[in-house]
Amino acid sequence: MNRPTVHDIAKEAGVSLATVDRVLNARPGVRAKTIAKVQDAVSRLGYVRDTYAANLARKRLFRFVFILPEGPNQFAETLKAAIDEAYSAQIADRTVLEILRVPFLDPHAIVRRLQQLDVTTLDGVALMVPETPQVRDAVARLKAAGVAVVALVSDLPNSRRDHFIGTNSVAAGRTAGLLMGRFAGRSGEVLVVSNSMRARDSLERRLGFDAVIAGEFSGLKVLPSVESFDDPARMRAVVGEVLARRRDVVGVYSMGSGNTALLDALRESGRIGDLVSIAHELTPTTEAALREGALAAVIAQNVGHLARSALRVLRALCDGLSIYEAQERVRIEIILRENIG
Amino acid sequence: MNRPTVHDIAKEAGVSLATVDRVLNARPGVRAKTIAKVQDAVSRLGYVRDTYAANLARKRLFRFVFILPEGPNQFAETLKAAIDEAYSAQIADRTVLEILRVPFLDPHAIVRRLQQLDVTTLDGVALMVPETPQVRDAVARLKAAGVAVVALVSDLPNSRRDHFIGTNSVAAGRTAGLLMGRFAGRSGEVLVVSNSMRARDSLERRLGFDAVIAGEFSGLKVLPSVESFDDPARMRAVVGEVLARRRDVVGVYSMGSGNTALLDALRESGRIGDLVSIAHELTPTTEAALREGALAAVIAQNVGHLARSALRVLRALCDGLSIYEAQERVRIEIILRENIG
DNA sequence: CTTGATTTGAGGCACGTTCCTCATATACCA
DNA sequence: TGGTATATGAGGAACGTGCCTCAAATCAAG
Repeated sequence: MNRPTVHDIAKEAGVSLATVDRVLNARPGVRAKTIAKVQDAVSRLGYVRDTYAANLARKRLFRFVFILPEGPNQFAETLKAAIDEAYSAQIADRTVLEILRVPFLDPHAIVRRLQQLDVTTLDGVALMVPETPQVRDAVARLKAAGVAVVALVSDLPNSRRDHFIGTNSVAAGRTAGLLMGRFAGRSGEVLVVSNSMRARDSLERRLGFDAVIAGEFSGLKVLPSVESFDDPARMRAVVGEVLARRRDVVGVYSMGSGNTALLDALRESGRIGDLVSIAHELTPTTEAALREGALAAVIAQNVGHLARSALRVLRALCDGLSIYEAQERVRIEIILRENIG
Repeated sequence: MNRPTVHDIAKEAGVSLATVDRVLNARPGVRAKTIAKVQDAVSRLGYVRDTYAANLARKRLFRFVFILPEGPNQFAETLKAAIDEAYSAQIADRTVLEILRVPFLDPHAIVRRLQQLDVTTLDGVALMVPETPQVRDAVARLKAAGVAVVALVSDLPNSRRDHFIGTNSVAAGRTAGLLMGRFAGRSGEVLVVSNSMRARDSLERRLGFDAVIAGEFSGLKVLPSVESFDDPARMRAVVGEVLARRRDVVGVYSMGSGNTALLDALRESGRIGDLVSIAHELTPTTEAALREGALAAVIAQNVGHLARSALRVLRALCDGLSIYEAQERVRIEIILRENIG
């Protein structure tokens, strides 16, 4: 009736508890034939290890480190808050968590920080950093030391990370493109702004955005990306200039952060009512802009979900459990004024 | 360093383990002064009970029952599948789960089914049923017997349910209205179809939809709701007739289930390309329609999330834990062709 | 058959909690 | 002051698992 326990397995297999334990935990000193007997009993009874009891017995403590970009990045702040909240809500118990901030655009600083980690006491790392060869090496080193590694928000597809937690940027860009096309509803130009097209995410979003606009909204012409290089003043100046000069612009697509400066420029242009503006990530700035009508839509990933997923996936990796994909899939959310929160 | 245990509390408070236990579990036989001493130690050390160890010691088993509508309801099927999946993924361990189906529109049958439940062994119930006085009474009876009750998908606001797991229907309707207005982009009529306007959800969605259209899209005129009363043939016939007769219709809003028949009617009308069609809930039918372009958007609640939330909330209620609101809030999702899944 | 190595069993303690029992201490009341 | 009710302590068993030791059984090879 109830869940079978190791005792039931021992009885069913006709061996002792100690032997069952040796088999379940892959400890040496068991004949192949005996291993088979035990595994047989396990599958016959449908035994599943009680992970909580196991961790209790082992009085295991997990040490996780999250690496997030530092600097004036509202999304990172929002994500950090979500991680803190998920942590204190005991999404993963028996866990100590540390959040480190690194300069996003300095691969060497990132790697230096990763090397300072004490891998002997470390169980898992979640990384939100751009993929560079240095980072790939650092991930390989962590993996070699037996540390679980997940990429957060921005994937590290060519590294040895165990898992990626985030959305497909191409699909997110396509979604933005579809919304832009349908919301604009007329011909004209679309201004695309980003911090830096060097980031993989921006590239992929642009790819998806362009594909949909080109394929389905031939009346729209997407202008070359305007880059701000994380400089608010520059963002404001360049966008203001373009909007003043080009009267055919009907939409603005912001692929990265720096939305505060962008929105300032939009307001100054006096064309908010005419323009369809779409940005990524829900932050205090973008949320206020949605309510005010300055942004028509925000394409977002739920930061709370990202945080909880990262914690759960790291735990599952450490516990050797399988990952519940359906729960961990991060969806591309479309936020309009009416469905905030 | 590590989490404090009951032993630490006992030491800190200068009392015995037994007394700490009595205080923590609100058992009688402790002087007020001693209770205060213990609670003081608890807050000083920041003790939090290890729920798993507690349930382990208590060898507790939870019995939950889910009540879902029976009959040809694709959303209910999808939800049931999600519940089965969440259950087998051990979202809530030490739990036995039963899913019962009841005729959605027969309050007496629903109540009869609820009364058959053995409340002595039952720990929690999740209900997806329309609110009627009979249901309210049945909920009160369950609560009186100490059973945790959550309303699922459709709220029972005037009952004594502990929690509601689902979305705000008015906000969902407003979201649909905003999308309809922006996607249509021109003047005309909007056809609204539903199974039955008697259901609270349909009423509320309509309320939100109308408010947004009236307030912001004055070029659109919303027609009176067409009701199908769960009869696919009727749905197909009525919609077909309206679309043939009224050439000004630019959008169709489907508030409830029965989308298969609706989509058939749309296809037959030959006006799919012209019309902006919006429906609720992601099912095999609506998903296929999105891909095909027959539906412009689907307003959905994630069934996997609903299922997991219901299980987690019921467990939290039984364990006497606080509910992690941020995780349990069900979002109004907007699904377009590009962000399915 | 002996020797030595390998495999297995039996048992115990630990983890953090619950929930007993039994004995003792303290407070209250007459 | 004694008697009684109430409060508290000490300790133990249990939950499912991990991990250890020690001894016994089994096996392979000479």
